[in-house]
Amino acid sequence: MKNQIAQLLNQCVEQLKCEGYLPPEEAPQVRVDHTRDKAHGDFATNLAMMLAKPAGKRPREMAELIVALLPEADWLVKVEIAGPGFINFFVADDNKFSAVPAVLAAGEAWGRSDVGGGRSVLIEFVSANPTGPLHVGHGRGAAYGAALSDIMEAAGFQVFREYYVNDAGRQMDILATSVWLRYLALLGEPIPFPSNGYQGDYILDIAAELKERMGEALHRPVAEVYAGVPADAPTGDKEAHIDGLIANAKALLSEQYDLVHRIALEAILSDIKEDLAAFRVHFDNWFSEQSLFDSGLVDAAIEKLQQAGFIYEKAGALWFRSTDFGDEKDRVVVRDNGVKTYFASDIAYHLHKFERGFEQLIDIWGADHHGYIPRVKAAIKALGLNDEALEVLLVQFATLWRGGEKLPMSTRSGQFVTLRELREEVGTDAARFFYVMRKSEQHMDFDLDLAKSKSNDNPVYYIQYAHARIASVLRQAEEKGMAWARKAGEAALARLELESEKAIAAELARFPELVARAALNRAPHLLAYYLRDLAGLLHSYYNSTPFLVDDAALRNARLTLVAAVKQVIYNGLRLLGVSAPEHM
RNA sequence: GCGCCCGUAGCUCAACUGGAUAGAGCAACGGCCUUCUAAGCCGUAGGCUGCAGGUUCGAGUCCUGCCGGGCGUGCCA
Repeated sequence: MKNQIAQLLNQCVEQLKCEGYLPPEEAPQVRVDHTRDKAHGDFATNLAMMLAKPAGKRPREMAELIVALLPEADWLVKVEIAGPGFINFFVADDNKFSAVPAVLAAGEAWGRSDVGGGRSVLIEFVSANPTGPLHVGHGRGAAYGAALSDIMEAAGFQVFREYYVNDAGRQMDILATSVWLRYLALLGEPIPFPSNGYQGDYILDIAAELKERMGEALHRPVAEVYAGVPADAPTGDKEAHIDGLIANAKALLSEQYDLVHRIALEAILSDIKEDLAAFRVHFDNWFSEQSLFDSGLVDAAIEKLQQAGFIYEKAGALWFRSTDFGDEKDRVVVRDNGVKTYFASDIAYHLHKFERGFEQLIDIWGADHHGYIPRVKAAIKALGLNDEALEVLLVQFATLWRGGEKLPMSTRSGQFVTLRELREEVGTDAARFFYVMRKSEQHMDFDLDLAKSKSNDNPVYYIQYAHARIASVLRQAEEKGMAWARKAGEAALARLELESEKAIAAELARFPELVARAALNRAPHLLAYYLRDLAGLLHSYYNSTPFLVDDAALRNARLTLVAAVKQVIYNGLRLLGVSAPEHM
């Protein structure tokens, strides 16, 4: 309907050009909006105000001109000029319910569109280091990335979901060494645990698994483990301390070190995978950072930059001249000790993403990484690629609240709330919904008490309840021998005359464009708000109007309308990763 | 210091990318269960959109400058 009006307006614009009111090169973006106020009809356009200047006319004059040229359409009952120059369109009642049969015919496909034009897009998200369980900070990125992926897919993008596994580098060495030290402690060695090691209980679990599998095979005397290792904090340097321990672990275990490394990685990675699966977050690919080193892609990327003349040596390190591309300072890619930085593998990773042929790349990062964007974009430009194809979306942290108090969070100490704990406390539905309820770039307060509460305060239950209520009505209808007859209902839609019914139908019609907007704006929260509104309309309708009336035509018309609402709520919740229960 | 994000009702947040009288939900107050699920509905109240300028037919939205909060500013990841 909206598009049809836009078409009529486009014809007007052409006509205006022919008649010389408008310069031929004028190509206005014709926009038709849903009206907020019913007094303004069903749709409105600001076209006249936009054309007033190029045409050299006053907006209202312009509007009159447009209305005069507007082609006739039998489904338009009234077109009027209002306010400063808006043109308001009133749609015939018969056409207000046209979306209802369309929803039912499309079923789960209602809401899909092709605004994405089949563009292939790689969405990388979560990508938490596999050094411990996911915590609630990762949860928001997971919920946001998963919802955005599904929404973009529904809007006609070809989406590929990827998790970048940082399975190379020093952090992994710290992990492996932490596990090994705990293992030695389990064998009775007196181990003073390093302050910079990973302290969480999960390390103990992995150490126990290691002991189970390897017995005493990895046992080394504690004196050798600590031989020549600099003192730990507070008297010494905790970084030097852990590096010393890592070096000793590698020397003492030799090839067995890789085994510890691998067991630790696998244990944590499989835990993360299970965790995300239970959170209904799925990936098409888990991309290993180590594989970039193994296949020589990191060296190749540095080599390319070198050939392009953007690498120089200073103080024994190799630097990338990112300042040539707007970064604040140049960045090290190979340290003076020969170790490649995380940034180096990230350059290779992004280069590889381009080489895989994606038309568009989306990275979803925690907001604390925002300073990283300029250097990655700089590298892409330096490699001769289009940095605008990469879009970095930042997700702000969520602060958890319980009992009116902020929950403290510190990662290293091991005192953090895990995603698993959150899921167990509030459930996947509430967690998924709460995470995407807010704009991603907005700091958010996550109220655990509210998420848990099975009350009208809780928007998740409010929406799910609307769905369950409709399911219940349809069951009741059947029990009373008034089973919903879809064909009869669709044929009788003209019997629906209430404003509440028209409002609901208009809301259903809006769903596909809303999904499209959420996709283009990378804004799943729009969907959350939409569903809340739709559920509100349904509850209000339910309370004011009986559905199971004796008049069979009217009854079926109403059941048809609410069945369509049920479908849209289901589709919407599904895009957000929330279930739509039949009973509550 | 510099860079990025944010500032909207008492609280948590929207506002279709510049449109008409800035909207919801909590919390507050007043109503509605012999009727399809009260996990619901109806109503009342609540605003100088941080402040000051600017751009134009029109600004919460765009530009500048302040004020306030968060994050970043490593040869860490």
